[in-house]
Amino acid sequence: MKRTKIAQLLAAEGPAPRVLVKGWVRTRRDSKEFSFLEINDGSCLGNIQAVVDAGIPGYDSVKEMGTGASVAVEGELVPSPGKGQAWEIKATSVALIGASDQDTFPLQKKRHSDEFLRTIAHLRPRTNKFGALFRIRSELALAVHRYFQERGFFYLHSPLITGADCEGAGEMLRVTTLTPGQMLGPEGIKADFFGKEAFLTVSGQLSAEPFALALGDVYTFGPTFRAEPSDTARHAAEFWMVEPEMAFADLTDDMDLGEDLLKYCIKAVMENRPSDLELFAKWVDTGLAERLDKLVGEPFERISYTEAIDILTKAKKSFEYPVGWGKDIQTEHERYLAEEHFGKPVIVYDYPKDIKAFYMRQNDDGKTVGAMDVLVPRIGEIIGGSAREERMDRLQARIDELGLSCESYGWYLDTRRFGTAPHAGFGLGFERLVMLVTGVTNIRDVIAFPRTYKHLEF
RNA sequence: UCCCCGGUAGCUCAAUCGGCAGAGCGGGUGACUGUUAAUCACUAGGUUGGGUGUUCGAGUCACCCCCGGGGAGCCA
Repeated sequence: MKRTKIAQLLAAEGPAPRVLVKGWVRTRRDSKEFSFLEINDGSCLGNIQAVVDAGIPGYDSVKEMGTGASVAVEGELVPSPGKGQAWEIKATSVALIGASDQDTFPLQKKRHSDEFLRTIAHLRPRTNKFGALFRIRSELALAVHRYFQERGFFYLHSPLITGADCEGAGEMLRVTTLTPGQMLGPEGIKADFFGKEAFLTVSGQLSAEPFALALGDVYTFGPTFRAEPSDTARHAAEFWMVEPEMAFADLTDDMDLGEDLLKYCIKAVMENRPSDLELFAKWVDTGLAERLDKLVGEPFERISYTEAIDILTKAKKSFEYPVGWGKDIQTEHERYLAEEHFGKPVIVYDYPKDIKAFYMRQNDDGKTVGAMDVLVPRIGEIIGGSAREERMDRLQARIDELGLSCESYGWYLDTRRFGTAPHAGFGLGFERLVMLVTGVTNIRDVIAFPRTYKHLEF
């Protein structure tokens, strides 16, 4: 007999004479003549209650069906006479699949701290909160793909291993087959697998640009690696990034896409995983529901970098870091803009060229480039993007100006040499999107097995 | 890497001025009950993160180290 998922049973519209459920026991309550088993199979937040009468096949092992044990229950789906659930299973037989030693099983029926659950990352998806979180994460990933596919974007698999040490987006993790001793040997790096230095990618953008200039609209969605020694609640060494790239598009198109994508993804979770989302609105972040409503319901604020500096200068608030045209907008400034001044997402655009990357399109004022950052309350920067400099002479001049005479730019420049076109794109931190939607404040709690500075467990 | 806070039972925490190391939950045993964070009784459970020092006496004070959390920098 095929098992039925609990999500399906809880949504039942009528009784069923014979069902089979397999899952993990969340709690058991015993009477003299029968036991209640509450079972979760991960298909949804809810559990199904099974009533196990003494004497049915398998009842002998019911004492071993403690919290965490895996079991199979066969029986009749009937309306529950008790309070708290619409349906329950009147078991005709039960079977213990895998026992769970009650002395040592770390998960209890009560609430655990996030810090403790991080130390048992292999078991935390069995909790309500993390089960809900990873169902939402899956829904968000699906929403990203659906969004782009519905709009004619092609999904590009950009390489994870790169030989270019000039992607310029941060410190890179080295990929090698050499032992430390071999690396110091006579052949040096030439003896390595690729015969040259190799790294894990920090961005798929340089791959996406040539494909946008061929397929029109493309996006990458995959893991990204940064070796920054960042030790914060918002950084991981391995994270996922969504990077769309559009041909014949300018900065306004880029901002429109970013705003629309975020709204689409949030709506998808609201519509498709309402009960999982409700858990976060109730227990994790009481302001979540209101904030998400506002996020999808109102247009994002859009201001130029110059206007942002103006607002920050006039702000009746003392900042730790000085505000001034030409200086970077610090985390405290981002938070002030998104949380206090506007109280909603803000897109800041047209940044000074000196604080942004070489490939960003130079504006006519000679001072700024067509860059844009989407700043959201509580998270800060969630999207960073730009119009790309498509004019060969301007791009070459900027590369020379910054002294980036890297050989590897040759093929990149070819895209400007042959049939260049205006194009734009951005990077969306996928974990930050999960955090935004759930209200979870630590990136380690939205990644199955997080990899962070000095931490590589599981 | 810097600043701040913390580390006591399996988990969450308490312990006054430096003076006998505790509670709730969880576990085990039993009772009771269409129960549902069940309830009641009994019970087991500790190198107070590690080290050094001060002291008659250290969970408590000092120093070093380890680990966790929050914030900053960098960024997504």
